[in-house]
Amino acid sequence: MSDPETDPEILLRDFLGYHLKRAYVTVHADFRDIMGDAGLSTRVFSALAMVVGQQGITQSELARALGVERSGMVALIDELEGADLIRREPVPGDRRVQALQPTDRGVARFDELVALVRAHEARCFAGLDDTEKDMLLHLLHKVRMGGVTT
Amino acid sequence: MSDPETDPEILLRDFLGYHLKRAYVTVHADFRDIMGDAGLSTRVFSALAMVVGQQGITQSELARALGVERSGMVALIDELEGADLIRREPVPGDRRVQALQPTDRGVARFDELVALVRAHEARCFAGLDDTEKDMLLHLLHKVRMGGVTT
DNA sequence: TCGAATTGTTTAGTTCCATAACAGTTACAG
DNA sequence: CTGTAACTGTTATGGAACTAAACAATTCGA
Repeated sequence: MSDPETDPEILLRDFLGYHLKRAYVTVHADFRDIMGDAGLSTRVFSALAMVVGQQGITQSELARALGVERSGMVALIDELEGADLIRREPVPGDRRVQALQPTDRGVARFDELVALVRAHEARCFAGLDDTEKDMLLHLLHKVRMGGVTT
Repeated sequence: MSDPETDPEILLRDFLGYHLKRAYVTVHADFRDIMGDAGLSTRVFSALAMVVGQQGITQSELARALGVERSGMVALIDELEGADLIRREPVPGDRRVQALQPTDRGVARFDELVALVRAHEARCFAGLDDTEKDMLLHLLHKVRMGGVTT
């Protein structure tokens, strides 16, 4: 089993949640490092990806998709709009909502960022072969979906 | 594959890091819910587990083991000491360090908490069978260790 | 038509964490 | 020995990533 002299995580190692957090922190730190020059956080990148992937999505829809509060989206969208990567557009039928559209610059920038993120992921998950990566992704997805029946 | 109409996460779903974060947030939220009554955060629980598992560990060693800064440990240890779950003890040979020992109350409390956390994990990972849980734990451990060669 | 619900927004606050500096202590090179 | 480097716990400060509550404008629905 485990030798208390060499492994300090005697009791903690049995908890999946602990390993999940440590892995997340490790990967997130590397993301911050690689994106430091670009100045984009994970949330901002995720939001940009979502807008590029589903053009015309509203802020509320985006918040729901990303699992954060509406109020938290404002500063995030402000940042992306300030960088001229996306823009808010009024929607003819409903004057409450604003559809989010990526600018040409936003789409181009997103492609560059994807290359950076792919390199980051390649490095973070270098210890896993393709089969293991697929398995990990599948299991993580299952964990997220298992709790809440959308 | 994916239908853009039904799956808004068109571009994001290919990134392991995104799924890792979402799964972490989901599990962490459930942890907060179940431990809300006890009033202990994940970090405090982890620290208590570590002290119980390796009695006499110093604050610096604990910080290294948990992957946080020394300065961040102080308030955390204060909280545990204030709740009479652990105590700081001087070490004969070295007047700089303080060995952390769990109190009897701390050990008893930890056992109660472990039961809570096991229930929490059972619920969060209910969608996975035992083989999948083992696989997930193994993969997450590999991710954390792959990046940094300690 | 009038109350309920939704949208984007602001404000305020929480939590978790890092960075930098510090005084006290120990280790070590010369 | 001695002076310097390194390490310990600690404080102060601040930032990042949220959440909760309230708000006006708008739309929906009975």
